[in-house]
Amino acid sequence: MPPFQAPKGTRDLYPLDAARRRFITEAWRAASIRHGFDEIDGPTFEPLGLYTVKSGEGIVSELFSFRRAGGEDDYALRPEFTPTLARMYAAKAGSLPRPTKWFMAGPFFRAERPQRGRLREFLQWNADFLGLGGDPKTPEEVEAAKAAADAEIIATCVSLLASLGLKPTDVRIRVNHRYALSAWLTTQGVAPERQPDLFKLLDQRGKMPEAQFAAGLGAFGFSPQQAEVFQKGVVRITTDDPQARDSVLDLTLFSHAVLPLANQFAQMGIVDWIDFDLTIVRGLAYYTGMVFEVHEAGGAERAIAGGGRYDGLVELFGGPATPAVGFGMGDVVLALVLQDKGLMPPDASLLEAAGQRPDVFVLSNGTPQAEVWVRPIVAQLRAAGLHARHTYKATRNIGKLLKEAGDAHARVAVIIESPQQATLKDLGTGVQTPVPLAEACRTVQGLIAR
RNA sequence: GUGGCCAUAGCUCAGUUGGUUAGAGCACCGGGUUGUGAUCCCGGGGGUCGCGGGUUCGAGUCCCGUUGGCCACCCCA
Repeated sequence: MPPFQAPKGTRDLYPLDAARRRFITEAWRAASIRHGFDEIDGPTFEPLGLYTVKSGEGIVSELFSFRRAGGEDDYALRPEFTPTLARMYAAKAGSLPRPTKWFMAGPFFRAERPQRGRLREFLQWNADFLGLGGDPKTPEEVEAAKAAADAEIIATCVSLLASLGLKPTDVRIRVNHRYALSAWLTTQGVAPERQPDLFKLLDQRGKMPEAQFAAGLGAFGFSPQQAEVFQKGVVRITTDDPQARDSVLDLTLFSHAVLPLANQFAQMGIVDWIDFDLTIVRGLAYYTGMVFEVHEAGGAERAIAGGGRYDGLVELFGGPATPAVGFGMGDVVLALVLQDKGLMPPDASLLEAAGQRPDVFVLSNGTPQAEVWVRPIVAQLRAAGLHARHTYKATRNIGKLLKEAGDAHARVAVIIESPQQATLKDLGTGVQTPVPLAEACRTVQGLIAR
């Protein structure tokens, strides 16, 4: 074993790995900005107490926490962004616009045992919509404004997925609504105090045999036949059929409660991506309304993203009561899904996406008079703002040097023939054109700009 | 945190019942031929076989431990 290696659950990123990651983070940023979110960030470590306030002391074993030698304060590497977000919002709430739309992308840390799709250090994209638009007054207006915000958050997520080449047949947004589910369950005879246990059962649906799941539901008064509705999970809701019914289980009340949301999805043109799913409950106690997860359509991999509405959280962190909705998406599962689907671009495009593709590769025909011009020409091109490279090899074999230029994915090669003359080669088309050396720099600029 | 599987070159792997200085392809580096990304030829660097201990005359090979990876559980903010 080498004396040092990357800590468990962390990654060394070599150039292509870094380009792959940048491909994802650039897509995150672009989707956020496209949808009108402003970028923020916070510290990568926080006082330990910031996390125990929301999640209890039990969370500590999942954190990387530490105390400075000789210090008295406990800190933790951030495992999530929401507490920082709530704190930042609370501190300036009075002067912030309503709604406030913020996003961030950065590293997070969790002291978990790593496995596929789950590491100890990862990148996460967060987008949050705090407050409501339209200054709603009546309860109906508030609900409508929340549905609009919920849908906007999901639309941002969909936009990102689509921008990476994913289609509704590849990934599904599975949406549920805590209040709607709860109210409906009450009408089905499940008392509110028993619902948390039912939620836990629903959450674990995929991890047990169907019979066991059905038996579990039996304890809450559902027949095996009715259990099938939960088994499938998916509820059909169409805007032109608000009275949609299921033959064995009357879901009218649930459907009615999520109709505003369904209408918003229709308006935003993302209904194709959405399934209403009774089994999406998410572990967190603080979700107060809509909750959603993004999954690979065939159930492969872990959840790609998850989020929901958390109307009480800003207040918990000392701010004014503020309705809020948001989500987080990690880079690890997303990258796996893109690879599974063959959507991770080939190296050349990756370099392009990362802004690292060389514009021009300079070489000479090997004669001493030409060779001395290589570095001055490279310097000129760089001074003109181009990404220019030359070889560090000893060989002056033109074939090998052109191979090197091609391997580097350069767009253009400049072959210096003499102190007066050069040949420009477009490495994409293979077309060569002679050009005076003095004009080479300007001509290359013209080619690149095109 | 619990349990299972795995570990030979940068990558993919071979390595006989335990038997000499541990191999191949690709990749990388250098040289050569053909003035053009190819092909071809020659050469090279790289491994204390993840690490540590044990059994043995002898361990890449068998045993134990450890580290890391993968998988399931827990959890998933």
